[in-house]
Amino acid sequence: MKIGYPCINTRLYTPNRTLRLSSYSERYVTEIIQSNLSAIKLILEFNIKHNLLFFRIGSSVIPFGSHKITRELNWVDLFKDSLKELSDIIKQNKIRISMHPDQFVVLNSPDKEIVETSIREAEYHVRFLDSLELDSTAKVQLHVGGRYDDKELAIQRFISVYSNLNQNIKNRLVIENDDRVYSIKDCYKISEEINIPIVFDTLHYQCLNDGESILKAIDMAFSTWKSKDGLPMVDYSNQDPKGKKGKHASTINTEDFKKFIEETKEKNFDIMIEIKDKQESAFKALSIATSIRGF
DNA sequence: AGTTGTCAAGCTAGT
DNA sequence: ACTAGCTTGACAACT
Repeated sequence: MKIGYPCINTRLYTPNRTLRLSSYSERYVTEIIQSNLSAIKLILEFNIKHNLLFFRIGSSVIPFGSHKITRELNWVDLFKDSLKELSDIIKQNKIRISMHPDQFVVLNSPDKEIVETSIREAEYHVRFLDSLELDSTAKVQLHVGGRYDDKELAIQRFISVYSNLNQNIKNRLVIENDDRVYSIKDCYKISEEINIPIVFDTLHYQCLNDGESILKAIDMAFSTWKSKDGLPMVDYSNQDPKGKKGKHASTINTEDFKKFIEETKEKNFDIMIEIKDKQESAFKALSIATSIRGF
């Protein structure tokens, strides 16, 4: 089991610098990419020191990575030294890496153009992980998408679009249950058709489920991971007690996490701690998991 | 130096 | 009709 946190270390310099389209220049974007890659290196070194071996790289590591404005920018070649350096650190320390495209990626949209930009964005994420020469355990995680008044039809569109993707993209894509439309059971139904692994999200399960127990839901999700996909991934987060439904808490609820780890003691998986204070909550999670599971 | 409106992109539920 | 929330603020123009 590996434990990690997404995208940002609040103690270190941001790896998510970006720029506006209006201020785009090759020189500026090049400077920002170099800054982001260097920041990721520092975060990974920090994480290794603290035994946090799961990390999600933010989508803006290459700003406008799927936009036509970067089409002429051969960043894979331009930054091959920095990418190789990251690649070596990741492999030598057996770090698990994931990415999570943002809300604009909707493969099941009825709008063809939205589907096309979504596919391009998925391709960019896959290309980044490919540029690090990571195997198929490094994943790009997506939500199924919108409901559009007809969930069955929307699910069929997802299956159809996914089926036509190139194999190198399929090798990395995984779906995650969301908090409003697509439950674990819905994701499972999709996975039965196309064999896509399912990330289990604890908070989304709390917000939306089909009455099955958490262990039953976890079993369904975990059963979709093949050995080439690596250990199942879990997104762990807590509801913000003062916020609206679905809002992430500012720090981890250690009692709840302890309960979760005890419940799942027999299972092996990697956990992404999706909490606002990032590495701070991940430290607490690691300490609790270590004391219960003894690794 | 600090503040604030804005930023490529979508969708849902709540007000 | 409008907005908060989503994996995450950060940029850039202004005072």
